[in-house]
Amino acid sequence: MSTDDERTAPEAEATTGTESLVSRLWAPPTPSRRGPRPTLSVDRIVDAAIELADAEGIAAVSMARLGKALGVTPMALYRHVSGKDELLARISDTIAVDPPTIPDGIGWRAGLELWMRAQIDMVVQRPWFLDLPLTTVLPGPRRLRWIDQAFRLLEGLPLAGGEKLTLIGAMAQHVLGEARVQAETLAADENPYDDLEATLQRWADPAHYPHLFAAMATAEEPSAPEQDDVGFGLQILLDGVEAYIARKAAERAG
Amino acid sequence: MSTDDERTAPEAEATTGTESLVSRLWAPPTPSRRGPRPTLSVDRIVDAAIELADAEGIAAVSMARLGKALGVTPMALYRHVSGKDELLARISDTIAVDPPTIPDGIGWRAGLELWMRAQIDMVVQRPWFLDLPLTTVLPGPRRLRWIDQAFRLLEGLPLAGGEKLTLIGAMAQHVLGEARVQAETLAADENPYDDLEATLQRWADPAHYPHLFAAMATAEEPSAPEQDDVGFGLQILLDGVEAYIARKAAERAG
DNA sequence: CACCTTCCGTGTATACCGCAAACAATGCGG
DNA sequence: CCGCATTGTTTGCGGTATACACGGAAGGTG
Repeated sequence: MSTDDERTAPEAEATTGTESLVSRLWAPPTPSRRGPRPTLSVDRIVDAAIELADAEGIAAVSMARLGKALGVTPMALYRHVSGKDELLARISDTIAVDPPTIPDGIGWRAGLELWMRAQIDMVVQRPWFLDLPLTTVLPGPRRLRWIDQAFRLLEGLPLAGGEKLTLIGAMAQHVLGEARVQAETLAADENPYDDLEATLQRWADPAHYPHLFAAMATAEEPSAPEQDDVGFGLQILLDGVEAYIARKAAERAG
Repeated sequence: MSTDDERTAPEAEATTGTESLVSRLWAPPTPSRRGPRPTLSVDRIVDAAIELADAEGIAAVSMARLGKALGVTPMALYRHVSGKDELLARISDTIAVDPPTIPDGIGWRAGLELWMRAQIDMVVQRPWFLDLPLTTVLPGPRRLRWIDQAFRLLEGLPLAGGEKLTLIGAMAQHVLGEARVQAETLAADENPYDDLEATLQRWADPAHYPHLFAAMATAEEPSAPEQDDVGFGLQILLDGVEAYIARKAAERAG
């Protein structure tokens, strides 16, 4: 077990920016043997950063603020994290807590709905996640557990691996949008499309947006389904998946 | 001294940050009558910013760089734009060029597919759009024309106005994800999920991600559909819409 | 014409930000 | 015990957005 001691650290492979970031998320921490006892650790840093973001939003997470919160010089953080990008990537992977346990016999459709709802809840509890640059939301160890579970839910369906991955991506994307609407609705006074109508009435020329104004003129029937029901968008997407599966199954049979 | 000289500018209505941003996008420009001839204008600024972003990405668009590009002091820009947020919002609305003309009898499904594909093309031509903070992507005059057209395509369908808006939002969201995949594929060497497999083989413990590894082990059949086919995700979503419409129509009939 | 008001772009300054590099202190491995 | 790897610190650079005071430009009004 001592033949390749030093293999643990990632080699200098002239990696592209993004790829090296991903591999840094996966590389196991190398315990140091010499030198003073570290007062810091990657985990402590990331946890403090998340705490800070929870309290004041992601904009408050700067190296200076974070260092102060940890009672340490800003530059000390760079001993454990290659830069702010890695910090943000680690944050966004770390807040992807373990996926919920989804029972086995529940069926792919109900399972995926739970899967999506759980993710929406995650984002709603941490709205600042939506303010993270998307380039820092990368497949790390925690996030991949969600993807693994999604693959489990899709197991046995007549879909190619690539198709499944595409579907999972589409669902993850949808979750993002749904979570945004949800988060903005909860925060109130912030949803641009809620105030859209008022803004339009004030400024926009109906002649330029005839169909939009026509749709607005159609008063919402009281029997209309709940406007902010998360499930609506989910059902649309799941219906699409179901239709595709049915078509695929028919092809196989035919 | 007159009582309402200043009425042309939007009132100080204690608006929330976002709402005032939206209304600034819509407020008509007030032509100035006195003072030196302006060498700048909002349009000139925004156009120069877009040109800069096209050449070097959105990160290159700073007030300093932009001022230099326009042969002007950075602070001069603030005469025409309230801050960087408004600049970015104007940029993101301005690059939403006119939607394509979609023939009338084409049907909602084919129409929406064209609508989505056109948006994907827009983003692929301006990949830096994906790097804009999403809080600056607001419903401005140009972007609303797309929404107006989407409402036109949905006209006559048995859906409430709110449902249509939700659907349009879902499609716009999907377009974003699809465009991201497309843009990253074109840029190559940047798609984190392409290198994901290699990274996993190197670092990840198969026992932790059993279903993921199982799916990877299933060799892609050569007859599998094109992996990066934009249409795949679109069809899923449109199938979902179609299923919902069918269900709704059945409810009405029943 | 002269004056005044209004508006433009400039110059200067502040308060941040991420991060590169040289440094003293620390404590294990030889 | 010595050497050296590793820690957090110090200093400082170049970048960002933007607040504020200013002088000059030019139309409106006398």
